[in-house]
Amino acid sequence: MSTTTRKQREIRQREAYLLDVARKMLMEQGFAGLSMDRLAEATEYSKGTVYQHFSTKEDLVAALAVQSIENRRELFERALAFQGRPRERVFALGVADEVFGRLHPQYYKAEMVIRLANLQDRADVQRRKLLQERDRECAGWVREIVAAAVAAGDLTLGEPWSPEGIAAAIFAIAVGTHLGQLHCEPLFDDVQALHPCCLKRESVAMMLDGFGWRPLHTEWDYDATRIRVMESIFPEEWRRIREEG
Amino acid sequence: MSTTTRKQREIRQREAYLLDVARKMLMEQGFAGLSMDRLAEATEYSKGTVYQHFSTKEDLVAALAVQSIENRRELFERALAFQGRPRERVFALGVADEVFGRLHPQYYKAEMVIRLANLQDRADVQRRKLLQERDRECAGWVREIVAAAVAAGDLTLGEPWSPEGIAAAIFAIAVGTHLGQLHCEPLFDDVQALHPCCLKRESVAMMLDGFGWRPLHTEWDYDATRIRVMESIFPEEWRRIREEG
DNA sequence: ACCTGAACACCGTTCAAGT
DNA sequence: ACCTGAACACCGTTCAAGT
Repeated sequence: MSTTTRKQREIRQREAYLLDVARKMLMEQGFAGLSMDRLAEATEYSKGTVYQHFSTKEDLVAALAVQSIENRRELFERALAFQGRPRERVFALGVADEVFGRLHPQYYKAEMVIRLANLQDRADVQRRKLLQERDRECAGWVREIVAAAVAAGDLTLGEPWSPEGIAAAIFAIAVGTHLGQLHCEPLFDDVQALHPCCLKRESVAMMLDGFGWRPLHTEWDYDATRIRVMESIFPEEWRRIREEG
Repeated sequence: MSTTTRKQREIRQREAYLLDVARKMLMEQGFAGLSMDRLAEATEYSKGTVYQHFSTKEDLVAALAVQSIENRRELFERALAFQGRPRERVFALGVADEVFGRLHPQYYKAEMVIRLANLQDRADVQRRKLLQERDRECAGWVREIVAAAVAAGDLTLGEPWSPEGIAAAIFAIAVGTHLGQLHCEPLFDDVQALHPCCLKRESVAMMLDGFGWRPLHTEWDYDATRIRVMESIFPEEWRRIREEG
């Protein structure tokens, strides 16, 4: 019994180690630069052992994406505890996303890689399901807050909008902004360009203003809300962000 | 002289043919399913000949992306001729993007694949430069219209926004929406979800309303503008879109 | 029960030989 | 001058043999 537990713990540690090294490879040399061969060599495990953890190269990348989304989901769940008007509460989820993006900028990449193309088809069914469930959970939270805003009278939906539609629009801005950040060559050589995190936050703010979601950004000090979210929900993470610049 | 021309024409035709087959492979089986081996076999050319056109597998995908962006650039350029107030003119560019998305839904995928990861590093310098130039050209057009709106008094920029920032935000929505469309599993199982093209158009409309860019969507019949753009700039494409559903 | 690494098939890339 | 396909190195994946 005790041995089983120790063994299981070892296996989990080994998997975490494999994923750490794999993520580094993916970051440095892209999907092509990540190879099961080199992963086995770099970690000093045999190929067979690597294949016991990940049935496929695509499954390995999916596992990286799962780590990423579970990490973000946890931050989202914590941000959900923030009390305030609905628009402050979506804003708090935005802050959680900002914390995630600043703390683990590399994690996004694995997610993007696996979401594209038909990579998913070759990943394990279980891991794919996990990925989808976590995704929908986060999306569901945003949708519920939108619905709460409608119920509270802070937001009136015009044609053709639904809470799902608004949630999807918010996610589109988040994903699109992060993808723009990955560009090797910037679209504009203007130095004035906003930091991606600000760009995302402000773009969403403008869109929600367009929906007429009260309180508008002109009626409320959302900078202060951001500080309150950081201090009350993410004090430790905030310290690390400020230290690392 | 005449032979050179014929030869060159043949080479260009061969390249177009190779790209057609390659795109089909990329669509059907993803990046992994596209192989230089199978491309040579399927087109009945030798590997050496394929490598005379594309120095690298990544370069081949980059060439697909170049086709895609040149295609869109041309539609954008035509939409630029639309006369109207600045906000109608960005709207016309949005219609061009819609036409592109509906007519060549597969083209987007090659673009996404090449833009991600470090694929670009292994593509030819020339093709990378081409890709970047076209990108910046389209982005520049949007930025100029934003600047024109500011000059005309239709739009007032608050902190921390610049014409570049607004253009970047618009592109983020476009890219993010298209990426959401590629998801195998939708975020919401609600059938009410908007068609991606509508979602993109309406999201941008809401954001521009948030900026207070006149005329607001409540002050102007943009559906009518859409019809006018379609009829005056893209009559042929519009017919095809309606025929294909 | 778990781990290993040789073995196989396939792919990206090159280049000497052929036309 | 252009095209070919054998040759090479590397990679994904499997599995018989070892502990």
